[in-house]
Amino acid sequence: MQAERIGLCEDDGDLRLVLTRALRAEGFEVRATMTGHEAVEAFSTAPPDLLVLDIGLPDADGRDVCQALRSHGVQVPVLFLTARDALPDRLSGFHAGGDDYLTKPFALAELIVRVQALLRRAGVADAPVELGEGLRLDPAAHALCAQERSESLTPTEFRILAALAARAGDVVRRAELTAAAWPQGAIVHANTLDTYIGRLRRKLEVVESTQGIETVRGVGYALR
Amino acid sequence: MQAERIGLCEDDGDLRLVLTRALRAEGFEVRATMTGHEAVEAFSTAPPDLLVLDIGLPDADGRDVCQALRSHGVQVPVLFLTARDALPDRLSGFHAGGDDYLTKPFALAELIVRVQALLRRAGVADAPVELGEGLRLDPAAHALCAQERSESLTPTEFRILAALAARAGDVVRRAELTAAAWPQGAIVHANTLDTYIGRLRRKLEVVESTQGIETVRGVGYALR
DNA sequence: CGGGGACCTGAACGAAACGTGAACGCGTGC
DNA sequence: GCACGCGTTCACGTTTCGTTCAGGTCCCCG
Repeated sequence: MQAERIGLCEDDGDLRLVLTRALRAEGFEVRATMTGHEAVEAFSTAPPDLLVLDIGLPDADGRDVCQALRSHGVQVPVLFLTARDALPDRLSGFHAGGDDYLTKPFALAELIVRVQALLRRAGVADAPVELGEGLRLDPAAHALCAQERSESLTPTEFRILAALAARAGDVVRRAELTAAAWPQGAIVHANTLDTYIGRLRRKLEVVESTQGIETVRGVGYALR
Repeated sequence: MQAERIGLCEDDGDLRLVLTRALRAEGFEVRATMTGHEAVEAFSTAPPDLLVLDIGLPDADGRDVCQALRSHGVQVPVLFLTARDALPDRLSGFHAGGDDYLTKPFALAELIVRVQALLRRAGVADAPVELGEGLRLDPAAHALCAQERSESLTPTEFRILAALAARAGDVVRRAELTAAAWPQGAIVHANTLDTYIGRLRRKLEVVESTQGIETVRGVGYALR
């Protein structure tokens, strides 16, 4: 398979270098740009598989860059880098779209994890995830489909079930599930995940799935 | 198996205790040190699988500790803790050979997630421990699996059996088992271990294991 | 062969983790 | 403004875990 291409736009030279090297070390092809202008120019004609955009660019807001690229028909997932004082509207932006954001300072490992998660989600968009027994997870419709029946999933439900399905049969830790379903730094009540698991179980039952979500006490959940 | 070993260096006593207990609760073996000097001494000869270093140590900068250990050939991933969130600090942390970075205050759950992510990326990831005869101890599921049957273990049961399996065939002293299964300083009735041994024996029998836990009177137990 | 200590086991109980129905806040579209 | 969907939280019931206790069994030693 071909390496995924990542478009990077970050004005700080040191950080750009660090990010580029870290992503290359993971096997990605990286095209790094310094300014928003440069990014629009480079990525509108040859869109990569994923974009990493700094919001605090000298010549343009990263979100403007994103919109400019979107208006050029670029539909790849975008991961924003923001300063520490993230605003609530960025959060709602995350909830609306399928994108993600990281607040500085962040960990390299965190960036890698989220880039891979976004790519997996995007790659899944082409081919629905088969769960066996005629059951599949349709990312386009955010729906869970059986032979005849089908249940629609909310964005959060979908992210959680996708995280479980990505490692079907394995136990996924609670912390990993919340990391997959909510943006970094979000504070969610411990109970919230329980509630979503409950809803997913009910929807799995509605479509008469042969698979269910098992709980591994003190650890997490597994799709089996 | 043995549990992954984590080397911790943190001068603040409260935080050190909290971190140690949190990591132990996740099944890690933790060796905690207070000073940079102590850390270099302890971890250069017996490197753990991962290091968690405070940057603001009284006697030395955590980055110096990291570099000192690297020069001793220690290549394990390093996660830095720091109160400072200035950009130069973050970059110098990466430059010093750190792999990840957390700024105080942080959530315990986040530390756990990152530690696990780093270990998985380092390839030290949870690999099932073979006990022979098609019997294995699966850390992901906290379960004991035979050919067809499988029994799930509670966290404490798992820690005890893992400690026995790590030295399969050898006698493990009672004191060592309690040290492996409970946080340092915890006071557990002598009888509690007996109870767990009993439960483990029953579960080993349920999966029709050829191996069993032998008791060595006055000393401890052995898995054979 | 008898006593005592170490170990085994079933039962019981408080505490913590988990499940679930209902309610609340908040955007969005009508 | 109103209804609706979504995300979140709360309250409470249920299950499971960890621990202790009581009483039995086994082994070693005198």
